[in-house]
Amino acid sequence: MQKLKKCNTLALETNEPFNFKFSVWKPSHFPTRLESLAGDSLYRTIRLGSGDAVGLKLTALEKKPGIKVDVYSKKPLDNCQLADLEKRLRWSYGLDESVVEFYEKYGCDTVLKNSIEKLYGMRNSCAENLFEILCIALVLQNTNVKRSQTMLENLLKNFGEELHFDGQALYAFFTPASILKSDEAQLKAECRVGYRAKYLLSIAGAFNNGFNNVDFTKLNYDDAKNQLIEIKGVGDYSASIALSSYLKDYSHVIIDSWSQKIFSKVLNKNFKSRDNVVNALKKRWDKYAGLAVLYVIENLYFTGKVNQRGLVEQS
DNA sequence: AGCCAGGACGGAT
DNA sequence: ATCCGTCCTGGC
Repeated sequence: MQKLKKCNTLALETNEPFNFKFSVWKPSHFPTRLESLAGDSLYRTIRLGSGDAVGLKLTALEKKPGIKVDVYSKKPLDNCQLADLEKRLRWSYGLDESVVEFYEKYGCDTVLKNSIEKLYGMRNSCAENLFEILCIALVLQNTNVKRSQTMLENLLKNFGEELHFDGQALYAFFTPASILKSDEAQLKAECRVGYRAKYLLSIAGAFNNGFNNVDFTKLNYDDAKNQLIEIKGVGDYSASIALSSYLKDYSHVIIDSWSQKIFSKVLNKNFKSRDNVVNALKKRWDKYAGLAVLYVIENLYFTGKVNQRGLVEQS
């Protein structure tokens, strides 16, 4: 366990409109001890490029749209580390993006209108790196949310790094190296991940072996995806999720069996395949389809209209 | 008491 | 190319 103290503060400004809460916290994400929403603050952990884990306390900037970041670490970060962290967080929380054009185009769309009003100023966000997203996608495979949550919890307890700061007890994500110190039998027995154990090892192996040196932001979508699919345990769905989250590309829509059900209900159509859903969404929202999906889903979760089976309740 | 869930793989067609 | 059985586990 690491005790961290507040060493640095960053002020990250952005453009209007900006919704702090829904930009740093997403209702649809199952709770993990990677982050915690407490009052007006969002605490979370993050690994710097160096691999060092830090704790963050995010609050809304006063007077200006943006995020105030208190950085908790063992010792103060140097200017280079701070610059990297600032760049990373601006990217993670979409601070250099804008939702204005999206609102202008689709603010009156009958399906989006309500979601945009409720979540006004929300940006897409993803604080995890590629390795971390792929691990989350892995525990989502072939199971229900509750069990995904348990699996990730077990993995964090066994292989994550416990961080204590500002009264919070959170975990930094486990690293490829920490997973590789384990083996299939231990992962199954202690983390209850079943057949996913060998896939977790292969993902960790890939990221311990050069994938960290690949700059996926410099590859085109298809090339990047083909590289990810080479990893055993990463299929089309996981690779797409990872890339769209990581590259923040809203023109790609990823539909799984859960969002297929949701959009069948929302658009009042009985979609027979995921491709049918994707085509309908692209036709309706074009290059903003990914963002539109985010708004619809987050609003349904926030208003409690999605049940445990991923179905939209009648309203 | 089974059945099946927010995919991926490998082998068969 | 597309289809299908199988993979762990524990909620429901």
